Amino acid sequence: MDAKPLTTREALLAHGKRLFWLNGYANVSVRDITGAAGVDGALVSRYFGGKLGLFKETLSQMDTLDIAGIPDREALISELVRIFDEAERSPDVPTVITLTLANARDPEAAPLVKEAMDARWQKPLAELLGSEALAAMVTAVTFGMSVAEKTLCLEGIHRPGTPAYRAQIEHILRAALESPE
Amino acid sequence: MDAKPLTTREALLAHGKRLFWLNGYANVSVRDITGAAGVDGALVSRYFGGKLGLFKETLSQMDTLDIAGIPDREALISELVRIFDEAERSPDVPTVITLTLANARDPEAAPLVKEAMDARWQKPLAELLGSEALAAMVTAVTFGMSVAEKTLCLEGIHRPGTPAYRAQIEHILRAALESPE
DNA sequence: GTGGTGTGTCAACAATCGTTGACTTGCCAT
DNA sequence: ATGGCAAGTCAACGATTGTTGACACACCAC
Repeated sequence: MDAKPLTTREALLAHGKRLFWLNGYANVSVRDITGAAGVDGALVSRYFGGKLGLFKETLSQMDTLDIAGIPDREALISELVRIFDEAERSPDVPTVITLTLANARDPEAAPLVKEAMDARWQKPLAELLGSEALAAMVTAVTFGMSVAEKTLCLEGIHRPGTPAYRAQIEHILRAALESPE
Repeated sequence: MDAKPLTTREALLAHGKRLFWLNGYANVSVRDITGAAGVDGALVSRYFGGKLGLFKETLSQMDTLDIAGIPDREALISELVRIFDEAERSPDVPTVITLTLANARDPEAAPLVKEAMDARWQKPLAELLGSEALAAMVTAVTFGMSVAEKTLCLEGIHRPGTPAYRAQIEHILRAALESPE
């Protein structure tokens, strides 16, 4: 379906994003990326100035919340449930959540991720909710559910895509939005 | 204060636990550990059969819940709030949470962590609550709050140790315990 | 004394890492 | 045709990784 006459630079960016965001900066080598892209191993330094340069470039592809399209909190809950449910269903898709968890403790990557997360996700969410405290709690439960389901594979979390899973997510999201300030 | 006539093996185990659990398996080299312990770099392979062997050994030091000492759910909430609040206050203490987050995506360490977490934390918690679903939700919000506070440093999360922080934790923990099964 | 065992030291191994410089190739403007 | 520029290839670099084998030393049983 998708035509793929990507430039070398685009291919490196795509595979770099996928591998970095899923497996973590330290666990991915430059040769992993260039190998997946089918190009020479020297081209990462060529195009992006090095491994870290490519990683920084992938961060600019971080999803942002479309604030304008969300009228009220009830719509926000629906939207978050939908986004989150879809993201969790397929384990091979890099998301903001996998990016953060995979690089949470990396000495080089973590500061960059934290900065990008704050500017491109947390700030819009806080603006949407009119509260940094509520935005923080929403992010907390979102990440927590992802860790429980994808990282720890807890049996108590229902399978993503099912109504029972959506009920769990929606319940805890609603509770987060009713947190004490 | 603390006398420190540790054996070499004990010293390697202690520094290995601290570094592995805080920084992640991939981000810690054998020489980091032996250097911190002040011993020769070859002794990790000597005593533990290799880097991975030492890591496995540290997993046996994972905290477990003292089920016998907790009479009801209200006491559980208090205990979880207390444990969690204390753990969050000092960033340099390795905990179950830092261990999991630091090794969430490591191809070698993650399976071992997942297995140990399930046997030594999740199972006791589920038994205590009489529900895998509730135990999973409790773990989810616990980890989520830790990510929000320690990894992302969200301003909306209050400082650990304050009453406002304990209120946030207690509120979301209570909500997790009222999740739909 | 003698042999053995446990403990630690040292140098070096092969493998992998990110990166670099020299080189070839192809294309376009002149 | 020719000069120049961008794109890609290739081999190699120094650094770091985990691991190993040979060796030195201390201690204890016999």
